[in-house]
Amino acid sequence: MPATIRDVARESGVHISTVSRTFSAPHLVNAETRSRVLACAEMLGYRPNRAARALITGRTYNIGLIVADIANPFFPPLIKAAESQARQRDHHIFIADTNEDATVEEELVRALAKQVDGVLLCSPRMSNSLIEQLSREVPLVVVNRQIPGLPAVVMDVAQGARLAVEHLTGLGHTEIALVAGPRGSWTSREIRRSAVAAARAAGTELTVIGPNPPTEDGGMAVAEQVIRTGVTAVLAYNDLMAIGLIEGLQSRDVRVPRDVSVVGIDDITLSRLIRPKLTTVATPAAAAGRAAVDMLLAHGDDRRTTAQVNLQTELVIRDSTGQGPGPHSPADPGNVIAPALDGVASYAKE
Amino acid sequence: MPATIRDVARESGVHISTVSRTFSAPHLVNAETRSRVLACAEMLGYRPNRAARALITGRTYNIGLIVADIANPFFPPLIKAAESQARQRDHHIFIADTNEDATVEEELVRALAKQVDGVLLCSPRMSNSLIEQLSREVPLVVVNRQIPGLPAVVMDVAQGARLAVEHLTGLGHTEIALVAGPRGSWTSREIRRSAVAAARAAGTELTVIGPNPPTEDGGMAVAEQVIRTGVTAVLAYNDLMAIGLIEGLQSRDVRVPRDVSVVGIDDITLSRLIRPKLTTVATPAAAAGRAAVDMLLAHGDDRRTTAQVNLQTELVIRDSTGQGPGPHSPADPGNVIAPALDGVASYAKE
DNA sequence: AGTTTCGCTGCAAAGGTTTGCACCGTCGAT
DNA sequence: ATCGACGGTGCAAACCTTTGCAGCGAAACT
Repeated sequence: MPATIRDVARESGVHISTVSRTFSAPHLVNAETRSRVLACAEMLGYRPNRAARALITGRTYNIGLIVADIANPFFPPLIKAAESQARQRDHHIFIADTNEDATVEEELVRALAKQVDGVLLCSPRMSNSLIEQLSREVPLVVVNRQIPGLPAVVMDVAQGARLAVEHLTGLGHTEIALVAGPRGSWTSREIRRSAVAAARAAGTELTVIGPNPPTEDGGMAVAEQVIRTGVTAVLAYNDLMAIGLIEGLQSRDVRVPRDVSVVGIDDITLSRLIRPKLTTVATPAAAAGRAAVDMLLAHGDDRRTTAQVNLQTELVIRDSTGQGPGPHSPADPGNVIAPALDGVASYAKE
Repeated sequence: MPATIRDVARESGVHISTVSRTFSAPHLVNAETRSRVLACAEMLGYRPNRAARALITGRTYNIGLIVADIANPFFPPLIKAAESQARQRDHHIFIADTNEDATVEEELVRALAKQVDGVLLCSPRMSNSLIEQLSREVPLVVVNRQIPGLPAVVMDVAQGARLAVEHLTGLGHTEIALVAGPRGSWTSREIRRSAVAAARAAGTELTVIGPNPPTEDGGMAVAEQVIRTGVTAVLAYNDLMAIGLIEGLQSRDVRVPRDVSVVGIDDITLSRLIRPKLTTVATPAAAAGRAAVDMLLAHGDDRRTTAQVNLQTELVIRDSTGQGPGPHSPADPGNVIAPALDGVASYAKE
């Protein structure tokens, strides 16, 4: 039986509206009254009931953040950045995990809907139409997906995939595999589209393997298949899969990068810790988290907007990629420096 | 302007209470009426407002879960298990991250308090007295901490630390360092207490280094100090620190396990992926997550309880530990099989 | 025929808060 | 002396839902 506003009003001999104002509009109440009310509130351990407040104001000062899989190290930096950004704007973040399941995702958005001011949908697996429908129930910002009319922050993973393929072809690889991500992933489609185009431009063969679960196990599971295709280089949907794949290859006595080169995407911490250190496409997860919160808070109620933030990616070359059988392209500087991170930089500065 | 219960009532020509019952007690309303109401609700896109419902019933069907750091791979399995357990009981989990900051922790509990039916406090950094005070505002279940009168699930990390030290002394190590965790961590104190006792029992020297931030960087930062103490074996507060420490040692040309043995605690996925594979104490994180949810949901409103769940730990011997300078204990079987996981097993079965 | 039972529905209070409006007294200006 | 402005406070409606109670008609009893 926690103390309510009424208890405080009774105790301090004022009307409940005065107590209310003491907390939500202190300048409207006499300094003396205010301190008396505060004293009583403190004594009774009173805390305003946020749910009741939200009922009236329509503002909860909460933000929902839905991710496909917390265990994927790609997400924590994004989450942390979103949290600290939200905290600066006096909001709290509630995280929920969908287990890569579109049904759970929908359910979570609905559950969250009335308890938050908006939802950040990270790497959603739902259909566009369903997302559009949900956006009518609660303000949405979509991360890593483009949906007409919805605010979005996307990472330019197409550019990253292109850089990765060019890096591989530059090293003389002529047969490359793409290990795709999960069905329903916009990112996976983007990567595929871009990788195919880049491969064609370089005149090399690219075989697509997938869809696959975007986990270490998912990568490990395709090792056999990768070997059978006879490719000498692989681009994986994410670092986790790349790492799993390397494990799988090594356990079958295929050496990386000597026999097969592997490049991942995300640049998770782990990619610097495993051996060989992973060549990968760095995605600006923290910047994305900050940007998403900003977008949500920016246009309060005008739901439909065409605003989009596009974040650059960069290729980080480490030790999991090496010479291929073909001619070594003289155009490849051997130690590519990626383009400057415009989008990132502007956010990183804050 | 989402549809409310009133809109549905008007549209279907019944009283709002009938609409309410259609959703919360369907058997009380005529089948025909019910289907008409449902049809209207569907048409208008009506969803019951959970916040308003909670105001009356006092039940939100939400559970708060507060962790020190989502980026620590120790937590995701715990979180995932808690989520799936909660989902089975028709509840949702809201996660929040404190960044290892006791102040943020308190704030988050308060923010969550009125929007959830209870909070799972994982590895809290607050003082006991503050936690007790908060437990009067919202039902709490504490994980990895023992506080008189509060329901708790703890991992028997003392046992794990003892096994680890015995393992090291058995290998002939006579000078061991303990790299402690963060200030305010109950787990860190337990480990220390137990490790000191075990070392004393084996007649070996144990020097404590810390407190330290429980991260990879934290481990890396003490490498120099570890080398200076001249020990040949180290027990780290968690795997992340152990891994950071190994990196730090290797970069200073100290080989693991040849020059220094390292054992971690937690058995995160990563510990199998790095080289050398990490010897570590496995903690039943998933079981803890399930147990915590169960405890919270079990005793609905009788806040104060002495119920505690104690989960066993086990030592997993891999490649980061090796012979020390002293005599190799014949008592050490060389490949310790840990005790059966009673506590875990009973939960794992479900 | 009268009474009880039963299934269904409406009524209204309750839950904790915010907020536009009205009111009161005082002070400064005219 | 009168008026307006203003700081401070109280009043009551509103937000959306649940739920105990009462009422209604009809069926099933005695």
